[in-house]
Amino acid sequence: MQSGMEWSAQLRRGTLELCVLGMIRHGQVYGYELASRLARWEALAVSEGTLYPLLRRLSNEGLIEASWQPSPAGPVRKYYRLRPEGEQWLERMEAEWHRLTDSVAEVLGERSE
Amino acid sequence: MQSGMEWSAQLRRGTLELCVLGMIRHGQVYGYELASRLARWEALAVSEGTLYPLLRRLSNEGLIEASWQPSPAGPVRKYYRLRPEGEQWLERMEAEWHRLTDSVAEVLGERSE
DNA sequence: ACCGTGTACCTTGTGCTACACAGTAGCTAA
DNA sequence: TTAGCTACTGTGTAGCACAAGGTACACGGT
Repeated sequence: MQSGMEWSAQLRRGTLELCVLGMIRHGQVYGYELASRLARWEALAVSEGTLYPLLRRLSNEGLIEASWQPSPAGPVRKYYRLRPEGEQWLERMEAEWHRLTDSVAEVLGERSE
Repeated sequence: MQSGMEWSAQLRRGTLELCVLGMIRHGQVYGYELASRLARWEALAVSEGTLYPLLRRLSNEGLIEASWQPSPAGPVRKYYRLRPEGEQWLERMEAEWHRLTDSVAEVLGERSE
């Protein structure tokens, strides 16, 4: 067993939650679609076994809500929609995310004082 | 016990490693100093119980190396210095970090297509 | 019509690992 | 002694990877 999960997997922590909420914000989407959209960016690609438990957790926390809707071609789809609580939470997350990235940028581009 | 570690704690994952290496790059520093410097940014503040195990891990992986040096006033200090392997690793981490932040920016600022 | 295969779609369980938190301990100076 | 500086340790938490499992629809062959 190799020493260690990819470091990038650690980096992704928390980020996935932010991205999923950010994607759902623009309109309802279903799980498989989310996975496909995220896969466009190599750095954000996740397996379904990572995504679906997250969606369930967000549902349990009342940040999103799901509804079954027929598919034009294929099995029934579970569409997720952002709830007001989720919207507020998303705004706080975005603010926190920017605080973090700004701080890291300062550390990395640090002028030694 | 409250349900849930702060979300920001999840976000920090992996980030700390990047910041520590980034700080050590500019010259040798000791653990306590690192903790103090990181604490300047609220988003990056970590307890010593988080920092020291990380420093040990980075040492074991050969990315940094430590040496004891006396303090002008106080206990002996353990100074850390970046090794060549650490420098290469840091560059890869920075690239990965930028890939991630760029991707997240696209997702959040996404024009729904 | 029936059957098999592929694909879209959702679910579950186990293990790993970094971080939080709280505690321990020694050394120096006032 | 007190107080601050400095390093270390142990336990718990929680999300992500990985690897399966399972259902429903579409399509081709017969």
